Amino acid sequence: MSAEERRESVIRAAVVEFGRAGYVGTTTASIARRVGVSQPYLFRLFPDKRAIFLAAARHSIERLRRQFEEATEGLGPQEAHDAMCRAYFPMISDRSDLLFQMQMYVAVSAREAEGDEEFASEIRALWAEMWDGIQGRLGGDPVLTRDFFGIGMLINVTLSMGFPEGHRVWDTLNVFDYFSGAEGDGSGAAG
Amino acid sequence: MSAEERRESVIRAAVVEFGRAGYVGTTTASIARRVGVSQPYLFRLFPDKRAIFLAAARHSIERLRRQFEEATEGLGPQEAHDAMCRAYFPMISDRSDLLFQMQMYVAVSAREAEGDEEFASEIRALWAEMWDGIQGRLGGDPVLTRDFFGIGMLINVTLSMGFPEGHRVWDTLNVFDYFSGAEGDGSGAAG
DNA sequence: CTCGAAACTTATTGACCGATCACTAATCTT
DNA sequence: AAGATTAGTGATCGGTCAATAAGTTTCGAG
Repeated sequence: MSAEERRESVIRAAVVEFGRAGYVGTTTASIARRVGVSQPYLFRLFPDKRAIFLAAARHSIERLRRQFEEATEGLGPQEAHDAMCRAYFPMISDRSDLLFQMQMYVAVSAREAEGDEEFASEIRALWAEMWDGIQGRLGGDPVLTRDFFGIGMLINVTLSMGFPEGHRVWDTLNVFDYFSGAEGDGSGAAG
Repeated sequence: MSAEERRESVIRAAVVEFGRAGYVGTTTASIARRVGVSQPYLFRLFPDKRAIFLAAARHSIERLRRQFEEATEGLGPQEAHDAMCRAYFPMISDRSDLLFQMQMYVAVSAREAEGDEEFASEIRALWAEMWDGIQGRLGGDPVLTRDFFGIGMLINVTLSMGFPEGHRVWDTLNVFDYFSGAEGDGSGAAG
């Protein structure tokens, strides 16, 4: 297998492992084990653990961005909002991507507190880019944007805390029941 | 200082330190340093690091719960929603509590992946209790509940990622401009 | 003052982890 | 086939960190 192919499989494994245990809590050995290579070999493919995490972050954000763009092709703001909420549910079933996002958010503040400003600003830049893309698809509407990201983040948190399917906390998140039903009365509490 | 008083100051320090660097990334030495005691002495006050984190979680969740309850005393659902959104802003200025919440969310999945089911279920129970309390204050309205928690979680994430005040991501979160502006002109809001 | 308990420290250890080094095996090139 | 480049491994090391053990200081009651 070529180094480039290996690098990609390392990134995929890293999303899973970092998503599970976080930046500090994940050992390079566990990533290597998942890839099926020896632990020292990771350092031939990447300069250090930090670079693996950053590559995983780039991969994960880009993947989300693409999924939301595909889900909203040619739709107006409100339809795009609904389509993106719907697009969230397939992501829940393979939780690793969303769990990684959570770990990414907290890793930013942690690394920044340790002086790694470059780490923080790169992830912020990538994420802000995704934010802009989504806000564009929502016609620049700030309420729709906040509403979508709010639902998304609440799903991420609920998932990360491991509330089982069917728990009452998930009830309000079953967006199929509420989010487009509010369109009729136009009161806008849900967006 | 009595052991009980020390224990409380350890908890306060733990919220700050764990909020900064997460469960694994925080050293007991850093907590001890912030308290002003030696690192081994923490283990006279608590059985292990895990117990310190759990105590901090109990403290943090309880604190949030109380703040939201005080902010909504005697208010109807919609007013309570607005009041709680407003109550979020003082919490932003001393970020440690909200950062700790984020770290708590991801710690649950991490510890659970390592077999610590008790850790996970205790934090879930505490948080679900807070959820119930808030949903009660919102008259049981699932849309208001989801909307409030969505805004809250989005604020937590934005804060954790360190987006500076005034960044365009914060614009949609300036709830004073939007959340009750659905009534009409919305020009009278003060940022 | 004194004595015991409670508060607190210094020294240390065993386990773990990121990273390096030196090496081997396979594949490509001419 | 010889040489060179590429993929990959085993051994190990320096540093870090949670936790333990054993000791010292502070303080309040009699």
